[in-house]
Amino acid sequence: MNYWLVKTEPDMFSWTDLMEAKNQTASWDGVRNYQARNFMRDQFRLGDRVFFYHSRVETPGIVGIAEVVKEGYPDHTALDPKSKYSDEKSIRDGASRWVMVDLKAMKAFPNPVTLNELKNVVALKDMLLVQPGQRLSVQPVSEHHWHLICEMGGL
DNA sequence: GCCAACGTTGGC
DNA sequence: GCCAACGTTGGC
Repeated sequence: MNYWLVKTEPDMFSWTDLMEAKNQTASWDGVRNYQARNFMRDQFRLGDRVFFYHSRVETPGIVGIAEVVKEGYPDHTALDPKSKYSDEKSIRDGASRWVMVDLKAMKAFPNPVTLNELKNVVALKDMLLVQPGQRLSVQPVSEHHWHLICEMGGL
């Protein structure tokens, strides 16, 4: 089983949105970064666990855990001219070059783990998220870091 | 295939 | 809202 972290802007899509979705499941679309896409396309597997991270808020941090319930498939929003995720090159090709997955909410953290807390844990100093300038919206998380952060979050 | 210009991300 | 860091684009 693999562990991941995905960043979301709650204004666009929040943990609450995922919890309130049918079957607590939603597709993870609109990712427009090749490295992030490649992770989803090549390495996301059914049952993988995902940290759900809120960015661009007053207190950024991890708020819950989700599960991959559908592996990578074409992100059709790239082909929709009206979508804010539309992508000219995909439209020109007649095929989406982007990938989405479906996520299901598993557990909210009783104590959401803030970015600030993560930065202050020596054992997490190698975690991608806390590296300066790190902007990747889909990141692998080591098993060790995963368990440590779950404890911090009260799970 | 270099690299300057431009756009985006995301913490603060 | 600012702006540093980073990714992408496109002319050459």
